[in-house]
Amino acid sequence: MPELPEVETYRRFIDELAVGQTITALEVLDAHVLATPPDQLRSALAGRTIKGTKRLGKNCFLELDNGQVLVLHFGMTGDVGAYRDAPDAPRFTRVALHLEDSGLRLAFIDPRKFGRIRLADSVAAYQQAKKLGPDALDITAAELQQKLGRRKTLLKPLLLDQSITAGLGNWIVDEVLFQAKIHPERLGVSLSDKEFQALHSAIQLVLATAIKQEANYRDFPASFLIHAREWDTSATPGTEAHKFCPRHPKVKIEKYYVGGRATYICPKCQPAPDALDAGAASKQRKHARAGAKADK
DNA sequence: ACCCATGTTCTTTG
DNA sequence: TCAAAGAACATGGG
Repeated sequence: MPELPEVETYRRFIDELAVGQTITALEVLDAHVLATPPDQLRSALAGRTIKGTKRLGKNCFLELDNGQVLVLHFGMTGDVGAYRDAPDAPRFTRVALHLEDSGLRLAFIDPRKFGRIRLADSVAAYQQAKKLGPDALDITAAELQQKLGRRKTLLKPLLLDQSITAGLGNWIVDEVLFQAKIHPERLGVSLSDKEFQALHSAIQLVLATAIKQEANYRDFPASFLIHAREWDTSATPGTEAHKFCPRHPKVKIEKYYVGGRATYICPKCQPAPDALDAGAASKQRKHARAGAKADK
């Protein structure tokens, strides 16, 4: 579940495990997750010492003693782990770094193999190459407003766009919009100054909370929408209360799709966009329909 | 057996 | 050029 808080948790793990250690070998169990050719990666890593770690959005970086960085992106199902002997490798370990002093191996675990490992010349170079915006923990309310305030696009896809701000993923955006009491289908251009402030505060609140709990969702406050997501209720069957808004015990959380992504909202807390903004969108749909009829 | 899924990137369509 | 929708990726789990 690697969105920003998970990746920050992974980074801290790696920081404790690997900083100061020298890489003795790169073990490739499945080359699919390598975005840099295996041979090139091996020669670049062997004998290098890990000087520190960094994170930008959902990306984690291991800083090498020659200035280069090893970039880890965890896709949808990536994780990290540590083990000593080969038979103890966690299930779905795809790549492992052998560490000299501790004799441990740092595992890159990824069942679905959407994750990637690559070499880059610096964090900044990678950020530029991938067109990543400022980290979601660093972006200011003013920057957010400047980037979104003229966009006639649905708010949810905008917040998921890593080039606007990096680190927000599907559940976090839902949580942020719920906390900010803004509907995911509002257009960027329709938000008031006050709403941008609320949006920014909500991003800070959700990320800080998630990082504090090391991204263990079930430890999040009861005021969070996340408890309404199916993967929570499925773990505790029959808990119907989870399906209701934390602020309105009688209002059911609605699930539907926005920009192709599963989206959860409280219809009372997050009123649907009206004529002022996404009226434009519904008008467009009407025109399209009328046009289609006229064509026949 | 079928459907869903936390992310990214490309293609298609309007 | 922009915006939206869909597909593709690879695979496990409900």
